[in-house]
Amino acid sequence: MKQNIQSVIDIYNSLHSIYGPQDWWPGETQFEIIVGAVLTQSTAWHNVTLAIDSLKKNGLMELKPLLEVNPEQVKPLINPVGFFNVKYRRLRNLLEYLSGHFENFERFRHLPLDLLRNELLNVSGVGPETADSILLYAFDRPTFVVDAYTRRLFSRLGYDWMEKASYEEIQKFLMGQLPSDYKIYNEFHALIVVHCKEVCRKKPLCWTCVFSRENP
DNA sequence: AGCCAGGACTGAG
DNA sequence: CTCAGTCATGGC
Repeated sequence: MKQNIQSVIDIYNSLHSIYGPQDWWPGETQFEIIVGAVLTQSTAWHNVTLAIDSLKKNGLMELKPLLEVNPEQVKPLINPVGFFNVKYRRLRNLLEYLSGHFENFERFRHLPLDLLRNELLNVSGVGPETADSILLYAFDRPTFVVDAYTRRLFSRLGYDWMEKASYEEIQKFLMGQLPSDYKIYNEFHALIVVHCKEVCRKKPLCWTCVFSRENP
């Protein structure tokens, strides 16, 4: 069963034909996407929606208000995401960085991707996945988001090496297999998440998954 | 009752 | 560089 590993593009096409366009990220504004990207670190998305709704209800889903209000008033609102102390600090670090550049986010559309990515990575609490999520989903920049689901799915489909590979290795490989198009990166990551959440949840896996059925 | 979620940082070896 | 420990809540 490992002799016919599907190409990355075939996997994308399969997912797309099964689930259709996902229209990600699930957030209404650019700012909400950025906040969600931090809050969802190692956290079920459902819990993130609870926190996001609370922030909205309190009028804090905006840069300046969220930065200015007392931390002890914000933490209870994001409590459901877990790690709320660290996450508040991480979010604050990021917002303080953005407050210098957010006014004209033309910057995020035109400056070299690597430059922006490195700047985001310099923010304490923003790692590769969070940085790529922000660049891809908030600013339409073509960078591939690698997450636990990505590792799991591709490993199960025959790309065993991804189980242990570094973030950058996986990203470089996948981007090399795809056209440099933010729309494809956007859809692909969304499809991987949707597929893994709905179908491939169980370990060790994927015998109920559409791929195994189609390729015995 | 555990176990795990769309990670990242830290300190130790 | 690799890696366990840490952060913490909600749902199954």
